[in-house]
Amino acid sequence: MIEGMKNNITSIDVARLAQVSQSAVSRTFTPGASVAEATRAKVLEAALRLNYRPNAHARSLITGKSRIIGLVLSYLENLFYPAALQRLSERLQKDGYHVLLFINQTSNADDLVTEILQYHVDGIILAATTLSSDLARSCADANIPVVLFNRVMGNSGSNNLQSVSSVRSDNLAGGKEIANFLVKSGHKRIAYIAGNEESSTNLERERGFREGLADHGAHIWGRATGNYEFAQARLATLELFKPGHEHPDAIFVASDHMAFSVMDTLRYELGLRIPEDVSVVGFDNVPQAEWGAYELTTFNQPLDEMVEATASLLQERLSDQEKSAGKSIVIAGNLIVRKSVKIILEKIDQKVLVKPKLKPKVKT
Amino acid sequence: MIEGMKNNITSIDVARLAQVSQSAVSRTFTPGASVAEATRAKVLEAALRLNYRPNAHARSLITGKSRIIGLVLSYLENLFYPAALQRLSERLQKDGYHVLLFINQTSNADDLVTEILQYHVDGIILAATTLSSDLARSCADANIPVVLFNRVMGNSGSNNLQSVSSVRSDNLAGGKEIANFLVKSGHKRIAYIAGNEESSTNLERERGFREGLADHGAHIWGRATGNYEFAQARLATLELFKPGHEHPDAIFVASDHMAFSVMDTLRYELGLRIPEDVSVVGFDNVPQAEWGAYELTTFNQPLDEMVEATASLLQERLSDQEKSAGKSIVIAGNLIVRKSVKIILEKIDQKVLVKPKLKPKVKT
DNA sequence: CTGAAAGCGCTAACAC
DNA sequence: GTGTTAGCGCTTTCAG
Repeated sequence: MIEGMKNNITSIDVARLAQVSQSAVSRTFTPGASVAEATRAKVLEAALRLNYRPNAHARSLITGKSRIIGLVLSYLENLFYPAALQRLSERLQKDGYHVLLFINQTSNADDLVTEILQYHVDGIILAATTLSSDLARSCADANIPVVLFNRVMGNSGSNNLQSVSSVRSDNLAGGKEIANFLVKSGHKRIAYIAGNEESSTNLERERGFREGLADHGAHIWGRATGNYEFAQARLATLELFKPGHEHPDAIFVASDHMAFSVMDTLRYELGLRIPEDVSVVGFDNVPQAEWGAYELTTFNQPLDEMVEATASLLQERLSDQEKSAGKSIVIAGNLIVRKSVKIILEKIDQKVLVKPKLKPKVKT
Repeated sequence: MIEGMKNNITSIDVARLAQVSQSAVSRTFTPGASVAEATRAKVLEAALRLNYRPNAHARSLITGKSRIIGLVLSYLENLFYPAALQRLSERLQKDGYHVLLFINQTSNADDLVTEILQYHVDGIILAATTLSSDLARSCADANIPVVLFNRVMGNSGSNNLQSVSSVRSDNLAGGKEIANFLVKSGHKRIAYIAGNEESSTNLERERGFREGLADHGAHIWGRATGNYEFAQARLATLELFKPGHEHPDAIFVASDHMAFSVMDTLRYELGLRIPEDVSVVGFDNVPQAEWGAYELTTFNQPLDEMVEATASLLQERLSDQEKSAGKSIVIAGNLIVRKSVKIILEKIDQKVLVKPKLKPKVKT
């Protein structure tokens, strides 16, 4: 039997076995430190024999860096977040960072801050739908870089928050493009199902949508709120489709996750066909959006680019505290057209659009 | 302006301000330590003024406990895992633990171990589909409690692995119950779409399924493998429904996640109706299973109980290293009947079932 | 109940 | 390139 006892091998043990000083061991495990190849080899061999790994806590105590990033999330049922989580974690791991996870459904901001700060994380990524501003401020006060993922700072406590950075997709342009698409494809009674009313994502998407509609002299025909949750989106749909009233011919739903709920409600509770009776557009482009059951037309948030931007931003902030503080990165998205929107061609030519000059295609 | 400088307040600073010793500060922040109420109050006030929080790394260095649990996951697109992650994290947080996340798609076992072990986590939860045995052994060697979530140890390296605990639902019984249900509801050509062939979940589910079928003198009519992935499940379906051949009248799919893919393929590529033309049963009971588009009959893995069991097990192991080492907890699940299975009543009486004595219901 | 002193495992200066 | 020394911030004996 190999001795299975407490495996508390320290750098001193390794040093002893390798017949070098403790510092030599340390340097061997510090990328970029200067050790002779021979020394390094001796250390490595001893370390291997003893099954030694440096103690990250001791290291972080002296260096002041933990190589841990705190990641705050709240609602994982919307696949956008697991997907982001996975990519973020992998990207950070590549840089030698690890993710300490905080799921924040119930707990309040103050407790969370206390917990996060104890671990002296090097940075924080906030992807929680709520409570951004409180938490963000506390962290900024504690002088640790915070980057908001998929949201921006509210205007509630905008005192010393210039330091908080953010990465998000172009929600405004997205809302606009969707409005444009819906009008051009001939829809007349266009409704909006909102996400969380206070969230920056919802605010921006709705504003863009309104502006896009206005560009065509149109406006939101009906509106209900789903608060980014599945069950509430169903209720919102029912509200918009009260029996005996005229109903929307298109709905822009503020997230794919809610859009699925809306589509299910439309089809299986209200007996409506998509897109023949109602068109539906989502936002996010989560994996499910292309599933056969939905084929949802939606605005793609380019996750990889958002993750990359987040990681780089964090990196910058980590190396130079002041430099990119408060930087706000907006990633362009793009409309993904699938089958959940009806294209009413005849209407396009007759009413909505300025008649385009028909360029006859010449075959070569 | 408040001074936004490096906020490195230590217990010494607090001690000084509160006019007590450093130990007094420490004791104030150590649950269950003996401090006079007056001292405690002074310390707390000073701490508040200075915005002090104990440094978790320093603490863990001396106590030997990090209050961090390493959680290893691999495939978040299957909602079962985000859901588990969320509950696990919340449950652990309640006990004062935090989750250090390791997403393991690409990286190999050894690297992962090295990384995890550096943080001297107090325990590890392995919910990754692959690589269990390697990783589990390394950790067991390093003497840190490992609990397998939703899987058990393979028999590959069963040397000193008695120490690895596991929590899972009763996959065997689940497979059996599904077989029984499918046969009794009158299906004749019952197929199986497998998950990852090496995973314990797949092995157990399939074995239970076979046994259940055998109880009725039936057997698996067709089989293909989807490896727990969405795209592969589609391919598996296509394979099972080659044109020109007779096709299954029921499919048991080893996970809900794959079942959605199967249903989409059946409906939108093959033009078949569910359950009229084919019945589909899944496994897991993820949130999507009850969505209107699927209404999937499936075997429920009771997540909350599994999480609770995992947390308690970990707790036990943490307090008494030897006690519950190697304990394996199996949680009973239950079949959730929705609309994806056709009940062919006439067949039940005529062929499959031993004709039951009809107990006429007496109305009182 | 409280304080002084020692030390967890490591890295960063500093001399050599 | 290498070893010696000091000390990161905390908890924990041990006296008092």
